[in-house]
Amino acid sequence: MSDSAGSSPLRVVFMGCPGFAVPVLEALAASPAFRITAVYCMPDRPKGRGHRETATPIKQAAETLGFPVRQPASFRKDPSAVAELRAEKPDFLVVVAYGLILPQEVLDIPRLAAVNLHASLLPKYRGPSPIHAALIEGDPVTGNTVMIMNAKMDEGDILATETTPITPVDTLSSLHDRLSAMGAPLVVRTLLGFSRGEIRPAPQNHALATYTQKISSDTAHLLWNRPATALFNLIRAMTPCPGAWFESNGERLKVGAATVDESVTAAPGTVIRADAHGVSVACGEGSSLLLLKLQRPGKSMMPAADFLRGFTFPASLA
RNA sequence: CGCGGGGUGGAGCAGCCUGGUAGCUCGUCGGGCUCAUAACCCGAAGGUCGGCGGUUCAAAUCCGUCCCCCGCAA
Repeated sequence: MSDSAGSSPLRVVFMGCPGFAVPVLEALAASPAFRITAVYCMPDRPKGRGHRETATPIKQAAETLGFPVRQPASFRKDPSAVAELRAEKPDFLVVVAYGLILPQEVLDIPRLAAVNLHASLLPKYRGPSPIHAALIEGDPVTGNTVMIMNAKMDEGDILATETTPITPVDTLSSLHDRLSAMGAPLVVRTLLGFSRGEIRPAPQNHALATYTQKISSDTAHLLWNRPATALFNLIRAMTPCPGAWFESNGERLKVGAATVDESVTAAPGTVIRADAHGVSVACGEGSSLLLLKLQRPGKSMMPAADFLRGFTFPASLA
């Protein structure tokens, strides 16, 4: 970093939206090698309970750091937004979970490269939910990839990768935060290395590509005929948001934590036992799952022991 | 003004509609039983029923208002 002193900082335009991108923005802002000239994020939308208009995490962070914020609804349909971006004369475009598709015309604007951080080991898990996917699949390891963007989704040449093991205690929350924290310095290092010509882009092996889909509450539905291990992974992937769930007496109950329990012979959905240790439910392939934290609609998530004080389980959830 | 649930001893709930002695399960403390126990029996402590205002002889309960928590949908 000291050898960049003297030369003028690289001009960076940052594009991102959710909390995952914030550490990257902050790391770039903290580095003297870069000068962020503008921050782009999605337009404010009515969100949450009461549909209040909410600034995105990146907008809040950018305003705190004192960067100008732009929120075009589209580049494809808005030539003035493209012109405005071009006027920044950026060396780098840094894109992290932006949410807008960038046409080639935009990707061609930066002098050096349009660079993207993606939270998977590409070409695995291209698309909108790479962190969820790694957990759902029960992968032992995942990571971050920094690539040069092209017009196709997550298919650009790779500049850098890093890995992190996925442990049984990891949830979406912990893995998200870890990958975000790791990714920030990775992006900084990679941009510096690339700007000095020390990094050569490597094409992805497209034959190995897999794709993820947007997570919905249907994705988070626990189906008892599936093996307990799969449900265990799904629960971790959906924690805390949107939360894995099943139905009982017409109520949607969320599961906040669970472990794989003993082998059983009962039909999937059978409630084996429900006590202070948890609620054991028979699953597919002779497995069972011990539910440790549960939540009723309108109530808060609580340990099974507390939950059971005000709730009686039916003999079967099937 | 998106729809909806909830705030009752330390925990989780019932009671509210049809105002009138603060209830249940658990925990805590004391005692008993037992080789022993997270088991069982007996007893006790602990609550301005989210805040404020109103109606009433009387409000956890009815009316108004505010604060906080949460589910759905976006």
